[in-house]
Formats: sequence, C-alpha cells, structure tokens
Amino acid sequence: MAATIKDVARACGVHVSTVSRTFSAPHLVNPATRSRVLAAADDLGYRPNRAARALTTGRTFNMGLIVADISNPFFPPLIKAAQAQARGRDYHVFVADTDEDPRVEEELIRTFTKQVDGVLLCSPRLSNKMIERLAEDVPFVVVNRRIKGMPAVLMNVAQGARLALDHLAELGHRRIALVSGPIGSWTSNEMQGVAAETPGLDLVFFGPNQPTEAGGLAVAPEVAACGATAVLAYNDLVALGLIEGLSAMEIGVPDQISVVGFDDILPGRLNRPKLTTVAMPAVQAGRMAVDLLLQSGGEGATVTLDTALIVRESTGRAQT
Amino acid sequence: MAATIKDVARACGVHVSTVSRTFSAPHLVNPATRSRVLAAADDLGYRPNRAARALTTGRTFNMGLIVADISNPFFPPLIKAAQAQARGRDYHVFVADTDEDPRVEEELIRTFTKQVDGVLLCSPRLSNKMIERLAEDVPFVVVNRRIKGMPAVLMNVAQGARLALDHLAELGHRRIALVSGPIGSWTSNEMQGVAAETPGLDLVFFGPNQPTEAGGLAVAPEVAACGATAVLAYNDLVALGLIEGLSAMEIGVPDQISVVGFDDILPGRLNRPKLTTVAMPAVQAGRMAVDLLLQSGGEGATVTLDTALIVRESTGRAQT
DNA sequence: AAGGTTCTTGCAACCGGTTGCTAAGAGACA
DNA sequence: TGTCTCTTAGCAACCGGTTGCAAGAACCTT
Repeated sequence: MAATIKDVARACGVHVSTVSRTFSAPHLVNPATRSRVLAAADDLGYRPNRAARALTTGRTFNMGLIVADISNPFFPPLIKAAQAQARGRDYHVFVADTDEDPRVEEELIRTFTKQVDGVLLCSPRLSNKMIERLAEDVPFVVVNRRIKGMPAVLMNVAQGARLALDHLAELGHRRIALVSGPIGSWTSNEMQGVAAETPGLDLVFFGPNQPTEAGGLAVAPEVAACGATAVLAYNDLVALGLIEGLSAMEIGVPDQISVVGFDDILPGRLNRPKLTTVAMPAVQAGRMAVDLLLQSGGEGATVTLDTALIVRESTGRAQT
Repeated sequence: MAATIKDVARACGVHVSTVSRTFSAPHLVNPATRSRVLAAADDLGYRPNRAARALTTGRTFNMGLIVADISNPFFPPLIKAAQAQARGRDYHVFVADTDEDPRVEEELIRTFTKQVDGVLLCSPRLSNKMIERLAEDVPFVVVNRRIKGMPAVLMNVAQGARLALDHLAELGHRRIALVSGPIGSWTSNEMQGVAAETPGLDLVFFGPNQPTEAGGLAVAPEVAACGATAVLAYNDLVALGLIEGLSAMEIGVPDQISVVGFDDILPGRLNRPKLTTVAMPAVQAGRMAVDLLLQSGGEGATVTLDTALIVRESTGRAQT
C-alpha cells in the first residue's frame, strides 16, 4: 500500500494539515518542521495523490488531447509538441483516439471531464452543437474547427488551397478533381469553398471519403475516369493512396495526372514521386493549443496559422 | 457548475446514498425511487465524478499506455487495438509519449499512478530495476521486455531475426551489418544474441542508434563502407532511413545492398523498393496487453507472439 | 511589563462519492 | 393481531487530500 499523508503525519508526530502544507504551501511551515516532514515523506516513499488533490482544488494539472486517428502521421508531431509545451507548464497530456467515430469522441470527452482541466479537440467529428454542449462541463480548445466563442487554433486551409490551385493553374491544369474528406470536417469545407469560388476552373467533386490511404485508393478509379488532369486531395494520406491506386492502373504521376496533398507528413517526403503538398504547421498548432487552454479564462481567442505550398515531384505540366 | 450527487438528492428528496446506489448498485433501490432519481439526474445532466468515485473504490476504470515514440508508425495500430479492447471491457486508455527519454518515462508513470488502474509499458527505456521499483505503486504489463515476475507481452524477435538471417544466407549473403537501436532496448539485444550465435556469418555491428529514419540515415555511410552486402535493421524506420541514405550515395537497394527491417509498418509497404521485413503482431500485442492487465492479480504471465518474415523488394541475391 | 505582531500549527469542514450498519415500514404467516 | 422476515432508505464514517479559522508561542515595541 502506498503511503498517504496520514502515514507521514504519524511518522513525524505532526498534524496532516502540516504535511499537506509542506507540499502545497511550504512557506507556511517552519523550516525545521518542513525538513522533518520531507525526510519522513522520503523515507516512506510518499507521493501526493493527484486525484485526491484534484477533488478539493478542482485542478488536476492534466489535459486531454483527442484526435480522430493517431495512425495519421499528421498527428504525432502535434501531439509531441503539445506534450512538450505542457510539460514546461507543469502539465501532463493524456491522448486518446476516436477512430473517426463521433460517438467514441463524445464518450472520451465525458470520460476526460473532471479528470483533466481542459481538452484539446483536434479535427473533431462531432457537430458544433454537441461540442458547445459538452463545453459546459469542461474547457475546450478546438483545432481545425471554428466554433463561435470557443478558443481555436486554425490552420489557414483556404490560403493553402488557393496556393495549390494557383500552382496547378500555372501548370496548365483546368479540369481538377477535388477529393474531400469525411463528413463534419471543417478542413474539407474550407477547401471546397475556395475551389468553388475560384474562376476559370472546371471542378469535379468526390466525397465524402475516408481520410486515409484506403480512402484515396478507393476513389482512384473514379478520379481516373473523370477526365481531370490534376487532383487536390483532402490530405497526404489520401493523396498517397490515390497515387498508389493510379499507378496500379498504369497511370503515371505526375506525367498523366498531378496530385497535391495537404499536411506534409513524413511518408510523403519519402514516397516516389515525392509529394507536392500544402504544409500544415502541426508543431506550432500543438504548442498554441496548450497555451490557449492555459491562458483562456474561457475567452474565445482564435489563432490562425499560415500554411505553405511545398512543390515536390507529384505535380507537373498538364498534358496537352 | 456540473451537478453533483447532492443536487440530485435534493431535487428528488432522497439521501445521497440512495442516489449513489441508483448508479452503483441499482438492485438495492426500489424501482419507483430509482426511476425518480434517474429522471432527476437526467434532468440536471448529472454524471458521476469518476475521480471522486475512484477515491473510495480504488478503481478508476482507466489504464495508461506509455510508448517511446508515437511518431513511429509501429505504435498507432497497437494503441488502437488496446483502446478498442479496453473499451469492450468498460475501460479507457490514456496514452503518453516519452520521447525516448527515461526520465520522462519515469515521470509519466508517477503521474499515472493513482489515476489509472494499471499501465501498459511499451518498449520501455528504463532499467529493469527502476521498473520493478515503480511496479510497487501501480500494476504494469510490459510489452517488448522480459522482467522477472512481471506480466509481459513479448514478440518473438529471436525467431524473426533467425528467419531474416536464413533468408539472407539463402540469397548468398555472408557479411551482414547489424544496425541496432537505442540503449536499453530488449529487442536490440535479442537480435544481436541470435545473430552472434548463428554460424557462418560475418557480422558487423553498428549501434546504438536512434530508432528513427534519422538514425538510419546517419549510419548509412558507415554501413556502405563496411563491405557488408546485407543489413538487418533495428526497425523499419531505420531501414527506410538507411535505404534513403544509400540511394543518396548512389548505392542501389537491393542490387548492391539488401535491407531487412522489423515491424512491418505502412510506409515500408509504400516505399520503393517495398521493404522486406519481419512483421510484428502489434494489434495482437495491444489486445493481449490489455487482457493481461485486467486478468493479472499481479501474476507474472508472459505471452509470446509469433513473428513472420515478409519478403518484398528490398532484398536480393548477393553480388558475386 | 503590557500590548501588538508575526509565525507556526492544529482543528474541522469540505471536495464527490461509497458502503457497512441500522431502523422503519411492508408483507407473510400463524 | 402479534411476530418474523425482507425491502428499502437514511446515517455516518471514510477515501486522501486542502484550506479558512483560531489559538498559542515567540518576537517586537514603547
């Protein structure tokens, strides 16, 4: 059995409150007493029970981080950045994965409530309404979603999409396929919005799709058949799957079809051809999300981070 | 403010203990009362505070999962499998990443203590002695490590290494480079052990290395210079980095050097050349680890899972 | 030496639940 | 109708800490 505050108190003949203060308000206890207590605590291997402490103080010094899919290489750098940032603030981050399932997402949030001081919600699949309701029980920072009055870290997807479309237009592409992501994805909507209002393009929409390689692989035949000479994919994973699917059909990238992804994940940099993509500032986002959560007195500050087009090998001149 | 058990009790004029029992021992309360309580609870949006409950019951229905590096694609499938399995047992899994740093690992374990019912420790970097000591405070299941008397899920690395070496020998390779992982890695030791006792091989050891692409990239020049015609890499990430580094030096894989990895991660399947590798049963391991944690009354059951060689394109006949 | 500060510590209530014990009330049975 | 179970619900202690309040001790002032 782990030692409790009582054991320590008994061990050095002092009241529990003195032991408690030794740890949470050292300046209130006599240096001599303090060192006696510390010695006894060390001796017994005592460590304050964080859960019990949280019960009275209301603060756990933990935060939750919920992502749709840890398998997506986009998230790990964000997670690591958040953990590192939190550690510097004396906080710990617990991560959970929703498997892209809104119900799991809701359940996880409920579980986190009261066990953490706040939750970082990355690319949520829940409806805005539901998120707002859950926000009554635990503070949120949402990443990649805009919700009125709620602190958010956004990546400038619109800007990225514009850069990507300009790049494709410059290469002579006119008929462009837009392969979107899952329902409820803010990113998807942003991309479609920008594309739709860009003049001079002949767009073909495909979606919703799973935001994974499998999703890309699955739409490859349709994309090939639609006559587009270029594709803007929901993310790099989809782009990679798409390229895989196209090459299985003997369609060359970028010779016959150009492909642009989003995120700039590592596998895209190793792929042949190396993926042209819109880089998302995942590391910055992770850091900002933590800061926002700790600062926000419930204030709805929104931070928007810039994106950048990285041209590699998966885009080329349109076939004439 | 979230509703507490008291609010519910007041709302329907019963004692708090009755409300408590409505949720934790429904059969002890009169159906009529029960439904009144449930109605009131629903009305107030009451949810039991899991942390408070854990204080008296000693059970949190949470478990921790600590990995060395979430960025390594090997872990996400394991994590997801564990979460899914735990969910089926009414448990939740909180994940944390140590960044390959033993001190962070220790701190995370300490944080988890008392907030979870047990911890799954994947590929730990801490010493056996330290792990044994920490095990006094919270139950563990270790994955990829053998510690006396502690429940463990092992993958048969030795078997996999043997298969890989046999495969290379059959292709005519004799001088083989062994690129190991970080210090404190059980997997690395297993590999080296098998290789050392295999007769007829001319081995060159390289290590310790970071278990990442960067690690593989960094040793590529030395490996190229050592005259080996084949490499057994610590994991797929290292193998991928190695291939990248070798091709940057215009050394063809598998034409000039054959490369075998470990894990069977997704990027290895998409790489050109597709990676020959020893598949590790990550999904099974995640599931088993959860089961072991929930079963073990502190018993030290050990489960060993089989591995399999998957021959793809990164291995070929030795140059003559 | 009396009165006022400042330090230090103990007391006890509280956070949100759980649970062993007890007693009131209902129903069964003679 | 009296006695004996069996349900059902309340009481109160407890889990491991925190914290406002108050009292005693030590130290200063004048």
